[in-house]
Order: sequence, then structure tokens, then C-alpha cells
Amino acid sequence: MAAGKRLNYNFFMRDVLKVAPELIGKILVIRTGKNAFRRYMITETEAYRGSEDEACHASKGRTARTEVMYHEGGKIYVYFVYGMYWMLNFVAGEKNDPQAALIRGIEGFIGPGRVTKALKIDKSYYDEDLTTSKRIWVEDTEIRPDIKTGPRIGINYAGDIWKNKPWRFFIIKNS
DNA sequence: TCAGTGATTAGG
DNA sequence: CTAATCACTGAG
Repeated sequence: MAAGKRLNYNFFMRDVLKVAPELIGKILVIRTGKNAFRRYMITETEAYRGSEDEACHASKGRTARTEVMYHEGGKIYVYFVYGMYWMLNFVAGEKNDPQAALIRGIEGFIGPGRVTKALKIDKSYYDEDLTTSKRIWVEDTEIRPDIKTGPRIGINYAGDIWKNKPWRFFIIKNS
């Protein structure tokens, strides 16, 4: 895979613990008008992995909301939370293995709610396919950033085992 | 530190 | 139908 090329099916069909960190430094492209697109480098992600992961929405089973997580890698999982914010996730892994990477930060917009506000993401992106969509996709780069890890944010409801997993991936913004 | 805000879910 | 919950943010 080369810089500027769209990340394909094979990229997303792997385990989310590979996909989530590798998304860091990649370019998220979003259509903003008829022939207008904006490009943002992804700077922070989190991995949610399978029905065992108590922090993963799919740990409570297959529902209308989590259905797309059970689909093949490359789909988009969007959901609404706290009455105000859309969360943008990229589904990873094989069919029937519910995994997704939450996009927590892009260049200029740190925080999952701020990301979707900047990109104007809403429910209409639910189940969109990143490998074929004409309005959103991810491109490869030559960037190989120094990736830091830490525990995931906002999942206090999960047990300690899962709460402490270092499944948040990010790069510090250059100052 | 804490309220706002409404989709989603489980339960009666 | 009701009520609880929530992968957050901005104001104070």
C-alpha cells in the first residue's frame, strides 16, 4: 500500500488492535461539497474489541445500534451519546467479530465529539463503506508516527481488567 | 466540578 | 409505556 492510496478491505479486516494504532498518521478524507474535499491527519484512536470487552458496546449483545460492528471491517459505526454528540468509529475485523476503532482526534480537533462536529458526521454515515464511499475514506501515508498508548476514556462502567487495557493510541501534537 | 441533552435499551 | 444510562463537552 502506498501513500495517497485509499486504505482497502484488507487493512480493515485485521484485528482492531492492529487497525486502531495504524490509523494514526493516516489521512481522513471527507467530501464537503460537490467537488470539495477536506483532509485531516488522524491523531488519536481507541480500540473496542469483541463481545468480551466490557467497554465495547457489543458486550451487551447484538442490537440495532451495534449491528454494524458485527459486519466486515471497513464499515462505519456511528452513534449518538449524551444527547449531543455523534461518535465516529471504523469497524475492524472479520464478520461476526464485533470490533471498532473510535476516532478520538484529527489534526485541529481533539475529542470525538469535536471530530464529528468538524466533519459534520451524523447517522447518515451509519454502515457507510470506507473502501467504496464517495464521501469519506482514509488514505495511506509515509508517516510513521511515534505512537503513545494509554487507557481508554469514559468507560468507568467497565471492570478494571478492561478499563486498564492500554487501547487508546495517540500522538502528541507538535508545538 | 457538573449540567445539558436525547437516542437507545431493558423491563413492565 | 417508563426510566436509566451514556466511548462527551464547555462553562465556571
